[in-house]
Amino acid sequence: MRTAWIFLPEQGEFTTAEFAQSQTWCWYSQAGRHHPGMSITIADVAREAGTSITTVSRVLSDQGDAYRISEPTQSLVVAAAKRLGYRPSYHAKSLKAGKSQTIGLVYNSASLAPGNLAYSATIIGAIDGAVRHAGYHLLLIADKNLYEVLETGSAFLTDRRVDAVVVFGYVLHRYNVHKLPIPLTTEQAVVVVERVGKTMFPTVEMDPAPGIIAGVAHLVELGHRQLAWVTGAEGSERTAIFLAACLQQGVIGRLVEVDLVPLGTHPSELIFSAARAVTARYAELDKATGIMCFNEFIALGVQQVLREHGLEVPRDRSLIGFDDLYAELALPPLTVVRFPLADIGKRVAEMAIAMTEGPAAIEQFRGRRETSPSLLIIRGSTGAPPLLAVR
Amino acid sequence: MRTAWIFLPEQGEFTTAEFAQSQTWCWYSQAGRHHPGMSITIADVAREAGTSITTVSRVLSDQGDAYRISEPTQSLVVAAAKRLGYRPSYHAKSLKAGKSQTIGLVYNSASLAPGNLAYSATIIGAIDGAVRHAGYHLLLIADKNLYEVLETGSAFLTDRRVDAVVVFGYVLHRYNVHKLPIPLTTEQAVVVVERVGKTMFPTVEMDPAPGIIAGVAHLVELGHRQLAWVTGAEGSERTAIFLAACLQQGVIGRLVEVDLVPLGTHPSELIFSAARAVTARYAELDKATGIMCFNEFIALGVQQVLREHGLEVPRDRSLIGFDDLYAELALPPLTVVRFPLADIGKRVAEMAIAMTEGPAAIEQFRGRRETSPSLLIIRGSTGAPPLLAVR
DNA sequence: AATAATTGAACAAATGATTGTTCAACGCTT
DNA sequence: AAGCGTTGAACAATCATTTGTTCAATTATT
Repeated sequence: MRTAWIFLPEQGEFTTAEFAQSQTWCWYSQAGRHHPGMSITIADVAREAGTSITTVSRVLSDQGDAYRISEPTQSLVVAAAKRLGYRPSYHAKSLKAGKSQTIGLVYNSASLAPGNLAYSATIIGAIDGAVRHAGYHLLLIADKNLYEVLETGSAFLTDRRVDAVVVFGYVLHRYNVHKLPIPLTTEQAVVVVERVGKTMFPTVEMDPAPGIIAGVAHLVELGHRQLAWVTGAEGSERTAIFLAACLQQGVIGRLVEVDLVPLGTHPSELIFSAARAVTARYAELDKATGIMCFNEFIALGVQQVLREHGLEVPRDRSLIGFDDLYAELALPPLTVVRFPLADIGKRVAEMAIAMTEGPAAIEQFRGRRETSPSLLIIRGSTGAPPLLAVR
Repeated sequence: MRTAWIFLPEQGEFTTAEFAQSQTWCWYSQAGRHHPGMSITIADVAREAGTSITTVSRVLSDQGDAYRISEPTQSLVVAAAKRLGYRPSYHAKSLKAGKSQTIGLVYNSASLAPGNLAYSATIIGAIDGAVRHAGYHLLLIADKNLYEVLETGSAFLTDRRVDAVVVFGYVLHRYNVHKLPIPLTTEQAVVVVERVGKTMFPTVEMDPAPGIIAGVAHLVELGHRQLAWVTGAEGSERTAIFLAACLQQGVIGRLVEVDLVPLGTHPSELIFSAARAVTARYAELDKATGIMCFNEFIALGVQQVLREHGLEVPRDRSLIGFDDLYAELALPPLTVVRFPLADIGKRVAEMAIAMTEGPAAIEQFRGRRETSPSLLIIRGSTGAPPLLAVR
């Protein structure tokens, strides 16, 4: 199985000299040449500028003005630092300051499953962005292999003197607290994301109610009088909200609980499984013209089944999904209820960073539970019901 | 839009006292209480054990035996450290050692697009695992918002005195080197992953040839005489390999270049777009009984189109995809050519860590390009061609 | 002109750990 | 009993910063 006989020209050719030249702007990077004594320190800058270390530090970190460093000296130091490509050592800084400028993010492997990955990536990305914006950075601890994390994760976060910890993807009630890969107490700077059970930790919870209620109202307004809620076994809370909303609006709301056995964790598989499960319960779906679903995958499965029955969305049926990762790109784009993931991530980051300030700040957040309301995003999968179906 | 009127009992109830009790095992964590002087240092241990700081350090880090610390003293120190829950400060250690035990991972936003996310997550996860196993950890720099990274990413990696840098998701030839969010030179510990153009950096490249050649051989062996390669415009290299392999095997290999305009970046969308594109070129696909595709999404799109024409896989047509993220869960599970992503990640991590040793090690890797051959994974989408089709 | 006030910048300690060197105490030989 | 080697552990310097304090030089005040 030799491959040598296949010749393929590269897309672009250039000489070593050209390459080297293209890198001349890189001279100041020190990454990878840090070995002891090899990197440029504040002392080097002081020598170059002909001042003391103190002065350099004051000019570069503090506001040099506060300590009365004269203008000429200041620009001397700045010039020297620039000339040498000086960058302060994070380690020395952290050691002195007693702050690592780091937020630990602990999340579980379930949130890394392909079906959840986009969701997790969105929220983690938002946290990362906000944290970075505030001059912090994330230290990620995933329990992908739980054993290893139990062994080292805790030590890891402690060793690095993490300023705060964000827990994501765990449902924290009595039993699950023990499953956390790191030990945490309420005296520490900890924030928990996602819908959670009873915890003592401050949390940002996601409230599905507003969006579902808005969804029902939206369908009713369009003229739908027969609604259905398609869910697997897990969705008791959202189901109750849906039924209550229908009651309040005075329309018929049917619960269609499908026997959802996902054949895998990948999006396409989840959709396929949903379609199969929905097929088995299709009779119950028949009269409803407005259909809401526990998640996107079920919604897309429903759409598939409807199409098999010759029904098109939104011409014949209106469809509302839940979550907004694949919905926008469906055909037609799916109307959904979703959580403002980016905002949530941002808020969590803010809280974590605020708790960084010390015990007083932590105490202030004790027992705090902020709620992030879900939203209804209206797209192309909802419309007026067909005339025949209006009773 | 009030939600207060909806009452939902929590899944589990327990009292605050119970909760507090369930956390008693957490006493030793220090996360979030790091503020200056608040954490337990080696000096505290020394005081507790009644020895000097030196002795504690020797017992705990070095092999205490090498410096002749008596057995009783050793156990005294160990006991004291355990009693106090001592954990060494990463910052102090890094400062002294001149090593941060950190590998920077720079990747681009394209690898975070939903269609690539599973792929990226796999390889990044593998790198993370290997790196962590060696006592290092990853510092992630994504160029999600390129501007911000250009501004701060380089400084970030330099400040933290990263021991090595792994670049992932960039095609590094002449023009793209400038797009990197951090400046790098070949004197630094840098490894590049993925198929790349000409770079001076050591790389782990992915060679698609072995798997494609094996795939063609596999189909020929099953009895197929008419093969097709379905690709978008981008796949010139893989295409050439396929055609050459067909030539060598003495079978007919057709190139079916479809006009692939993805409507989005999500897996389901990519499959949909592929199906649409393939439909337009279906005539060219007609005679082939063995079909290989540039990627998974195209393969699943082809399968969809075949089904629309009443053809089932593998009964009527054999199908081979490329990449192995969604393939296993398709129906039937897709035979694919794939790269050993986990192995690649592991190897990259090894190289990066090896280069950590210093200039000599870096020099040793200069210009090194390791190649990771693709594999053929035989699953359920390939079989003997239907009798009619055998000519 | 002598003293006080102000400016500008250096000294030195401290952060938490490592490590080469020193030094005291003990047991052994002669 | 004096000298010597060995054992066990402390001293002190070092890593790159920050920061409270000191101190010399300059300018202002009487």
